[in-house]
Amino acid sequence: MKPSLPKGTRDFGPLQIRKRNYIFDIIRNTFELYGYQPIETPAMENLSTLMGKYGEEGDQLLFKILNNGDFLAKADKQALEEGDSAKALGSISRRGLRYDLTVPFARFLSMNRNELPSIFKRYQMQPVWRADRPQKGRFQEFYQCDADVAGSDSLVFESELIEIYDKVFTSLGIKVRIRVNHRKLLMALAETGGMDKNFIHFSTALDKWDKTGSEGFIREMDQQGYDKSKINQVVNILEQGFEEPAVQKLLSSSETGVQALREIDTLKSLGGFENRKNEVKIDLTLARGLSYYTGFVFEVEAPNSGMGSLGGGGRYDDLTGIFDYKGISGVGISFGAERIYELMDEEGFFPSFRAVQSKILFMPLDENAVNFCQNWCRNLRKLNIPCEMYPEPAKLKKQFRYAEQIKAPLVALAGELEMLENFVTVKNQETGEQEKFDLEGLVTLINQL
RNA sequence: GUGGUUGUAGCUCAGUUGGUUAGAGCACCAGAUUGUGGUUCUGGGGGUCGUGGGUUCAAAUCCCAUCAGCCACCCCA
Repeated sequence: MKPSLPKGTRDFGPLQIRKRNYIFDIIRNTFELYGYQPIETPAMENLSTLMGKYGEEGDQLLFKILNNGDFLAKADKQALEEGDSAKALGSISRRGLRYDLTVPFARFLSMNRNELPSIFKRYQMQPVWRADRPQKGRFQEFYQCDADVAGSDSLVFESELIEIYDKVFTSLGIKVRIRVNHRKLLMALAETGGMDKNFIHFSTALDKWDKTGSEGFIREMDQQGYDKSKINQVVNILEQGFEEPAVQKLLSSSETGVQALREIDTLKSLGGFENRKNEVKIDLTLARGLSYYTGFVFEVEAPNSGMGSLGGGGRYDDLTGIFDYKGISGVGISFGAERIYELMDEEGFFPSFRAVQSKILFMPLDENAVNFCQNWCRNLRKLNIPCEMYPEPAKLKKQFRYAEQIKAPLVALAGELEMLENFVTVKNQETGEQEKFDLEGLVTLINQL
């Protein structure tokens, strides 16, 4: 049969894994540096945990798992006959693949509340699945790297998470812009324009600002039937930007606005915006579509990459409420590993990796040399030196070709002469130099590589 | 979910207005070369032309459907 992959998924070859691990290691080490603890949750969750958490569209993008056994016997016959998929769903599927890491985290937190520290800082780096149509930098299976703090509403963590973004992208060598906004600031803005009735609409319209500028926003709001002069007023504020004193004055005319401005001041005094290697700025046009954010929101993008955001996050007041665990405030960020990978690959930001770690390949020249080579390998491995041997005394052409395939920097030939005096003839694959070495000498040579 | 675009060997692609047995480069295998490869030369294996249907004496080529990839939109990482 013809081999193929499901839509939107891919294999990772050895070299890709090395590059991906390079990214994951930097992110993981940074999370650890700030005291975050690792957790993992299952690929599948109960559908009831997942459904209704990501909006109607999210429900459609959830992968559902068909029940095992004779699932049709237990299916809702009426719904099947009517062809009503949504109605039949509950009777044929009770599990789904995780859609993000935040909801599983909230579930985990609620279930383990008594075992966890009062402030729980966790990170999680696992694949998630969405039945989205694939395109550039978008897959149906992709990794997210999340760090969240649950159980504290201190803005210290906002400051810390911005710092983590800054540090990780600096380590990766990607120049980014970290945009920050506050949901309450947006709320205040919507109020001044009389658009607070449907705040979700307001924020999704604002999300288009990035792509289409003011145009998309104006069009969307116009379609909602808002007053043209009010729309223009809001656009005017957005265009002037947060740093404009007049804008801040205007935003402070409402209670929510004052709250937001106070929090921004606090975040500033906590050093949230200072000493950063990347640009960190308050951007009034940053909305973040997901509606559960209630405080600060973040988004990271690489200017001129055409890539979309490399990560995002924010504060949500009631992270675990849906799981009957009330009053837990959370704030978190997420790194989009796939996009970071693609960007770094395109820009050539990765250091060079070798797929195989072996420092040396032993090549037996006759049948007796096979054991001899094996022993040399064992000795090197005792010293934690990665090495391997060609398994049979094949033609040298063949053995050399293999050495090239695994990009071994050294090869060691062993035949009658070598076995007699217990040495190997080592050839440096790059320079072509060839010399005899005993074990000790070989170890020193390898350590000098 | 909507629109555009592509699909020929493991990879990158050529294939004329429809016309013999569908080609090239790279890769792979063997030999020239029995303790020194990467160059060169010779030979070799490998293709239901994405899949299914239709038009035709004849389809990789034209038509329809379908699947998959890519790109844009919606949304998102």
